[in-house]
Amino acid sequence: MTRKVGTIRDVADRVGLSIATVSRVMNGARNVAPATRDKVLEAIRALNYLPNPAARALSTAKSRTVATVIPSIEHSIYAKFMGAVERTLAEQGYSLVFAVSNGVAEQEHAAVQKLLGMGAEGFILSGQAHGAELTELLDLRRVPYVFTSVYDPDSAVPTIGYDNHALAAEAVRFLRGEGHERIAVLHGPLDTNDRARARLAGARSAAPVAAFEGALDVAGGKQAARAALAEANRPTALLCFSDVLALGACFALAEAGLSVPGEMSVMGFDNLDWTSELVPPLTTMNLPARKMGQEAARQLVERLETGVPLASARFDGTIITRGSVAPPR
Amino acid sequence: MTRKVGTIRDVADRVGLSIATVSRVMNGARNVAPATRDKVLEAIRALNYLPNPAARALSTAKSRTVATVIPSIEHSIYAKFMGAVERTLAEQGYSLVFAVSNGVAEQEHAAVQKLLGMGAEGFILSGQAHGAELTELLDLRRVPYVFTSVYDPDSAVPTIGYDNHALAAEAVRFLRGEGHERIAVLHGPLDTNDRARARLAGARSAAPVAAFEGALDVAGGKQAARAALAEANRPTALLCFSDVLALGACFALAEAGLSVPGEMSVMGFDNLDWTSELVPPLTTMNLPARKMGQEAARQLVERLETGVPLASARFDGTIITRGSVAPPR
DNA sequence: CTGTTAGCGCTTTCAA
DNA sequence: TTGAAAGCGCTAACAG
Repeated sequence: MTRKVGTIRDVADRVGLSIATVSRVMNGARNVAPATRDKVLEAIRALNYLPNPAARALSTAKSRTVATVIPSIEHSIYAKFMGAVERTLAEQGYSLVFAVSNGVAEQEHAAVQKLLGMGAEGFILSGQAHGAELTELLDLRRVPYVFTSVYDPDSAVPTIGYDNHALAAEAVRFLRGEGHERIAVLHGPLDTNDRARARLAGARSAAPVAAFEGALDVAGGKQAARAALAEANRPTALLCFSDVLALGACFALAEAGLSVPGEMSVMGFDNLDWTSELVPPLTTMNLPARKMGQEAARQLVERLETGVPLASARFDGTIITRGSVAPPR
Repeated sequence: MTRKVGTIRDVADRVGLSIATVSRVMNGARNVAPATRDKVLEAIRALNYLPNPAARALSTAKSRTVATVIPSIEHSIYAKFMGAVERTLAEQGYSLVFAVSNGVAEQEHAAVQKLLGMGAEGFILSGQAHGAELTELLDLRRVPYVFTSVYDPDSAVPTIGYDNHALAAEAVRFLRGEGHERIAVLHGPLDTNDRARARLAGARSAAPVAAFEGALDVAGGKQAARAALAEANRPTALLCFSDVLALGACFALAEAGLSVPGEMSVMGFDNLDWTSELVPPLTTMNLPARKMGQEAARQLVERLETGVPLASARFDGTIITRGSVAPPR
């Protein structure tokens, strides 16, 4: 055992009051004489006292901690999202714990279990495809949770995100409106990502498109683009379901000596910061990831503090027209 | 109060044993009859029992939670690092809480305070420039912490990272070895980042270089590169202290119609995943961010579990020679 | 306005 | 091998 750190008792003793009074000033109760409050505050500062979080959590049954489980933290879109979640929680005095699932259900389940056993009071999950075990676990413990990156009014669980199906269809219609008849879709792994599946289905609902899968990174985009270029009836536009894939596609085109948008149009998804700096600047579907993160965090905190039920929220995507899409020659 | 969730008492009652026995099996003590253990385990499963983390933490004075405070989560290099930290902690049954400081001392201090009050048992901080208040706070509470991204054998606090000064000097020497006389350094904000300062000083220790500052993102790199190109005596090589800046520089060069490496060499730092996909592939200084994160997490856990003191560790950078650097014309 | 006291759920001696 | 009981540090009635 290392030497004990100051407790509420030490503060109380120092000012000759009871621990109840100290507790009151710690929690900002108003029924404390101003003079008393000041004395206590002063002692707290002097002793550098910080309440024991475990004791407090045990007593109040609250930890002021929210958990997020994401497929990957190395993909910018999640980092952006997480940043917003953290900021919003911090503003409200909450902390964020997180774990990554790699899109694998078992890993996600294990992560939730661990985070639950760590004291997380609410969960922010990615996508809406989760095993029944997972939701049962959360329901059983009465821990509120939301699904994000997805908006589905019919979901029993609140969803905060986009209508991926509709957005993808919109992107395809946009490209067709620009005159593209042959569109190739570049997407990430379908088996681990329901958003990718929804987008592909949405794209296909708008027009027949060829689809090429690649890992969700620049190398994956490059490889998928190469496959698309090798097709007999080469497409005139590449619709990438992630800006990262689009960057890879641009590199593949550069290697193939094809100009953008002259010989090939490229469109991305996400509107990551650097897309406006690309040469030519990337036309992409803006997805308000930060707003989404903020809303998820805000709602969860509100639910935790006041008990108001969580509600699904839809965020609109917007096509940002820049230079990488032009009518085909 | 919401209906109580199962406690150890419920499990004990169900099997007609004492809570002490249940506690023993929960903690894998060996002095429990196998038959008893099985009965308890079965009851635990049936009741879906999960121990209350706050109670456990209060009783053991351990939370199995480590905190990381980073300048930004949207910069890939930190995301990469955080991913490794999370993975390593998860393997050991620890959780990761984090907060972002934006490189601002006050924000960092507030974050540490919050995370401390949340129960974090150890801290991983970025860089080595931190206010005395910060370290005093941590020392006072006897919470172990390390500084990362930096290796300084003279530091009183354990540092786990690179010798930024030496690495930058090495990069400059490499460029000079390729024949470059006029080198421009592109770096991120110096005022909020001691690593950037160390690198710039290191570069200058090897040769006189012009320096251009930009925000630590693609747009910043582009803008800094433009400034470098506008110089009267245009440099022949751009040494970027981040791959992200290098990407921006490449975009600026593309806009200016300058070929890489024909008319301008570009070198990055970090060796982010996509750098090998760039056209031409980027020559860059590989920094083992994942290994560093792993080591920081590993050491902290070991320190927490066994009390062995933390030790500084140096990670070497390696120049990855690819196509973006060539002798000047 | 302040103090007393009974828990919160779990771990950990100490006995049996 | 098991149980009883004393805390861990704090909050929240309840008294005064």
